[in-house]
Amino acid sequence: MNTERPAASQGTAMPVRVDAQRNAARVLAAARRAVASAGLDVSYHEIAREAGVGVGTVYRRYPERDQLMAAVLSDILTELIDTAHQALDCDDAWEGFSLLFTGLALRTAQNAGLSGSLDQHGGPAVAQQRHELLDLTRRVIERAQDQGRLRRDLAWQDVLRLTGAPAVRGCVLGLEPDPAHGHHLVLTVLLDGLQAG
Amino acid sequence: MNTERPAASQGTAMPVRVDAQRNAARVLAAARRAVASAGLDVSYHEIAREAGVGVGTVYRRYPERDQLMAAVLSDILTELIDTAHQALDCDDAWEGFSLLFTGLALRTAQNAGLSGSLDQHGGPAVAQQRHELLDLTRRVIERAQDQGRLRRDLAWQDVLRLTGAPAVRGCVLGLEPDPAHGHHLVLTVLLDGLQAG
DNA sequence: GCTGAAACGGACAAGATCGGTCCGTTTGTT
DNA sequence: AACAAACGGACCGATCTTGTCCGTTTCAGC
Repeated sequence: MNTERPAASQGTAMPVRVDAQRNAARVLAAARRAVASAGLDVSYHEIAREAGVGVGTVYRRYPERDQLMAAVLSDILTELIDTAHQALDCDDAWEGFSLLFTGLALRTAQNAGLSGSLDQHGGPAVAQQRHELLDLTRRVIERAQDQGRLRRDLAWQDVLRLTGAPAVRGCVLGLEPDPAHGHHLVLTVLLDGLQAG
Repeated sequence: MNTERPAASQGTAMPVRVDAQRNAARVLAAARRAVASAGLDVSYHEIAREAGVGVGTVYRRYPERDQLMAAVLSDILTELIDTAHQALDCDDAWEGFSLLFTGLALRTAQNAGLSGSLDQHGGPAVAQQRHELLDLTRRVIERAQDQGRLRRDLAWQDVLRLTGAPAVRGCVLGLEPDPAHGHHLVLTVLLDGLQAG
């Protein structure tokens, strides 16, 4: 995501050698994929396999597990904060709301494993990002409510909670599993249920 | 659930000795709890610990893992089929629908681990139960649609799929995790979104 | 009660997987 | 060419899982 040179641009310092940079990017991407599919306690071996590098490389880059998780979470939060800004830029409050809601639902679905773990892992930097995104989200929701487009009988925290719903894995009765379809389905009905009027 | 004597009442034959019966019940109950909280691949040891019996007892009762899973699934399906019959007995189609929908959502949430696995595991007996429940569900949904209480722009399979949504684990942003609250929340909004008119 | 058989429990062997280290080899830089 | 940085993966000990086996307990019929 971020491939600049400067020594301490993010929480994680970028290495100097080009192959090191390439591998750093690979590891982070692999970690995101791995965390998404296998939860927060994926093994380092699994991540290394996914990234196509040796375990040593992963351990060298992230000696502490928390550092890795912080990097992953930060990466996701950055994307979402961007979406939130786009949402606030929309003239139409409902449009902005559904944009952000969709974005949150999508990330939640993709990273079903890490829900609720934001608080524990990640240092103050991640906490700061989280706080920023929470604030933006609150504003997007309340604006839609103020304009009478979003039902007012729910606190903004509860609306936020609903973003977890589309992360459907299936139902007790099975059916042919089609996550994407299910995701879209829930999103549609949920937004219908949320609209004011 | 079923503690009768006959040798081959269900897929699983009931043992003769009273302690054996007691343990059989314990193991099944423990298996349900364990599968609910730890997914389909709980270890036999875990189930035994949960049941308060030795591993040997579990292995003796269910030499094949599939047999155990079939028993668990059958147990759940039995409860749901019962609910479905209650739903059809309701005079009010919407009341019946929301009863069954809630029941399905609850089981899905409680057994989030086993979604979609109904097809693979469980022999023809379970398949039969599944088919029966599917049929009942279809009737409940279509009756509500026919009476103009449930939106018609969704196929009954899709409505069924939605029962997976309330099984919220959390969202990317964390918040204080409160599954029960989230579950109720999604259910409410979803039912609002599903009502016709 | 007594006795035989059924059921029990948990120690145990074998294998998989995990976290984490270490060192011989490769690769980039100057 | 030469040096250092980065790499990869074999390897170790610990943990967890599957599945078996056998000495002990518990039930049922007499």
